[in-house]
Amino acid sequence: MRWRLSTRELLTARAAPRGGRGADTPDADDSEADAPDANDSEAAARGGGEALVDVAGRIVGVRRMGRTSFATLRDASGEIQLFLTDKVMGASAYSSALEVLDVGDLVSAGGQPFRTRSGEPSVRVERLRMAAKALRPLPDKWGGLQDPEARFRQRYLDILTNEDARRRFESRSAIVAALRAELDEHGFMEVETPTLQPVYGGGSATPFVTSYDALHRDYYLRIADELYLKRLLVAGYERVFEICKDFRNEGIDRTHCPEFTMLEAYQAFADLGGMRELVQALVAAAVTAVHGSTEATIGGRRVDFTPPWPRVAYREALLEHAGLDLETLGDAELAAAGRDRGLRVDAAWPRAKLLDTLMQHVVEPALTAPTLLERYPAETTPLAKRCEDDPRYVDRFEFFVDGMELGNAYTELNDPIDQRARLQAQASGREGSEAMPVDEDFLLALEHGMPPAGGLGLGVDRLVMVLTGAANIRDVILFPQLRDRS
RNA sequence: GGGCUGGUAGCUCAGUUGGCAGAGCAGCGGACUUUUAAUCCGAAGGCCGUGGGUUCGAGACCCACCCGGCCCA
Repeated sequence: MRWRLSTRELLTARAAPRGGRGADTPDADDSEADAPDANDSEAAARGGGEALVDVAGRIVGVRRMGRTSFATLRDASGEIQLFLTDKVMGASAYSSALEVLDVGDLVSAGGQPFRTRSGEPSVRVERLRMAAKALRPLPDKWGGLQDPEARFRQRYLDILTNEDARRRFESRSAIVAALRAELDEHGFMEVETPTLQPVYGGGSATPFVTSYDALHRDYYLRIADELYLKRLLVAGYERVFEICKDFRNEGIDRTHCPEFTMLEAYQAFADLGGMRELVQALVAAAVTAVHGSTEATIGGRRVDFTPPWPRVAYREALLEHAGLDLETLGDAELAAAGRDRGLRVDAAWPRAKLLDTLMQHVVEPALTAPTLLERYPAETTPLAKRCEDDPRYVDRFEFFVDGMELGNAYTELNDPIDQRARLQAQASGREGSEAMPVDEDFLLALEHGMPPAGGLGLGVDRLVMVLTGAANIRDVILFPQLRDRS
């Protein structure tokens, strides 16, 4: 590695930096820099104003003209030009400042705001201080950082140089804030439940296992927080939610990441209808936070998130998109239909898995507009209440945008006896690796009485993908994990 | 796990039929008092992902492996 400065120069550069910017440091965007003379920009342009400004940020461009130079300074609010000249700074200060100044350096500068002949908002620098010397160069100023691997491994450079990446993570923050605000408005209380759990549950997934030394036993990183949030319904909190990381020790692909962010919300004495309203309100708030309206153009396509969204029953969807009626067809016929479509399915599979495979490959890709898929066959969903009008189905919906599942909601099962039976059936189920252990502590809580409730899970990463037009879930996760470079 | 595809200078990328390793930007030296991707002159900068193989000769061809990307499972 070739450093930018000799050791001696580096020591000089290091001698200068001190502290950060003052509390009254204006942002680098144009309006702020003009602020001292906001009412008289002509005076500012003439350099007649007395007020001095201090700015601080990263140098992203330098244009050396001899005894005068220009530098572009960027901070979180925008960019402003520094005008450096030996007339103002003094010949020796000017030349020594320019000697150590590089693109990438963090500096603070003070001087008079003005506009150049071409109208560029600038600061006529009187003092320039090195705040942090960049020993390595920034990626190419036009091309930015393109190598996808480097963009993941050095995300700070990606964000620093690629505008789309920077805006995407700002949008993510705005989305999460909007979700919180909307839940707050609906009277939900945010809680924190264990990340490390002695028994994992609330879903069907392979957990990460870790050792809890102080308790002398293995623990699991949560695959869901559902069973703890339900304990809080037993406790008497009627509207609770948590936004947290869940961990599933499974594959990585375009829409799956082992460490992902989930929003779960539970509302006592609500049913699926309540969840339907809630999820539409949440997504509408998120879309509005990013796009200013519930109708948005995402990736060149117009998507309307304005509630109410279309609702389609599971059976009807399968009929419409695959011509299959799950009420009349047996496992063998479903498997055959799957094979006809090139799917690798086996009639010996559990019916739920057959149905799920068909839905995933045939129906879900067609659900591009925001859609609520409802009335799931009971065998696919062991934790939901059955529909009152037809016990073959359960009160559940998933919702889809762009063919991608964004979330899931149930009318939650609150009968402790039924729940125990279903959990035990699941625990002794044929797919041992995916079956979850029975959480006796959770069942004990249920036996004390959990109010009937609606529950909602929303994949935050995927929502951000949809709203920011990201093709891959890693594009919305700041620091995705990669294999070691060997 | 399978198919396709990529890894060359700090960054973005060329590299022809197998024949001296290239450009732009960044960096370095110099000129330049209002630039906006400043301009101009000059000199540098390489484990061509790794390891084998073929060949007089490999960045290129063959094999294996490592790290990515896309698609499929």
